[in-house]
Amino acid sequence: MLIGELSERTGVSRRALRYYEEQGLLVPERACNGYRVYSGDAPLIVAQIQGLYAAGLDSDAIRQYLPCARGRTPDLEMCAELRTHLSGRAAELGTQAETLIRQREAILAHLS
Amino acid sequence: MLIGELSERTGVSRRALRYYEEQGLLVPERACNGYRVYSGDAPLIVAQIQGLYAAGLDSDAIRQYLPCARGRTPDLEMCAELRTHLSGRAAELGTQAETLIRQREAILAHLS
DNA sequence: CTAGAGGGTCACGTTAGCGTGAGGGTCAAT
DNA sequence: ATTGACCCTCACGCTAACGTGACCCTCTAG
Repeated sequence: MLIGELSERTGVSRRALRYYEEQGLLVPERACNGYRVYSGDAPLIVAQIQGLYAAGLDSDAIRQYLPCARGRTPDLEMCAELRTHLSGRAAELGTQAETLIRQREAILAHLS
Repeated sequence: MLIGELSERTGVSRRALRYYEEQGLLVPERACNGYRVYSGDAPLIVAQIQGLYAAGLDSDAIRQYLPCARGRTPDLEMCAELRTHLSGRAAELGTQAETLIRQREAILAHLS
């Protein structure tokens, strides 16, 4: 499929899809006229990318993570390292949430 | 105290402290020579600001939140609104963490 | 053959939270 | 009076993930 169709099907802008290619996250084939041609599993990959961005990962982390998540490159060491990475990031988010909850409790105290 | 001392005591750069003033988060008095003069509770406020930045809030949210957190402006409506804001943000962080944990589980599945 | 829909590559604009000089007063001490 | 430690105000630089034209090509339909 071409970039317009992928954009419509995923809700991700054409600009963003080109950006993903720039970052090496989702690199499509090229037709003889230079048009980007995406394979059938592209929408799934785009969804994964969006989820990871939304979770606060940056392009570098996602680039390293994606091939492993797709079952490619069964490099056990890399996958283990990435699991550690994700666990650490999740822990960070947990402490951030705790900070906010504490502040909320502080306000509750002020209100009494 | 002057900006240098506050910077040392908090570990926050002078540039950042001037930025906080720009954003209306921590506005010091001025000596006759134009030097910024911070009050005794400034280090505590700086710590709060840092915590909220670290938790992912932006300057606007912190500006609205700080007076309430310090016990100033006992505006009950505003405080309630801010509690809602913080709860929402904490929930967002929770879902982000869940996303990462799911991805980690997906990798675990690949490894088997 | 001409119009329109869609595709391509630059390349600058945006937001946030500072970093990093440039150029220049202020203050205490020697 | 000169040094050195601080202070001030611009004001440009940086990173990230795109938005938004500008300008040109390609394909299909009437």
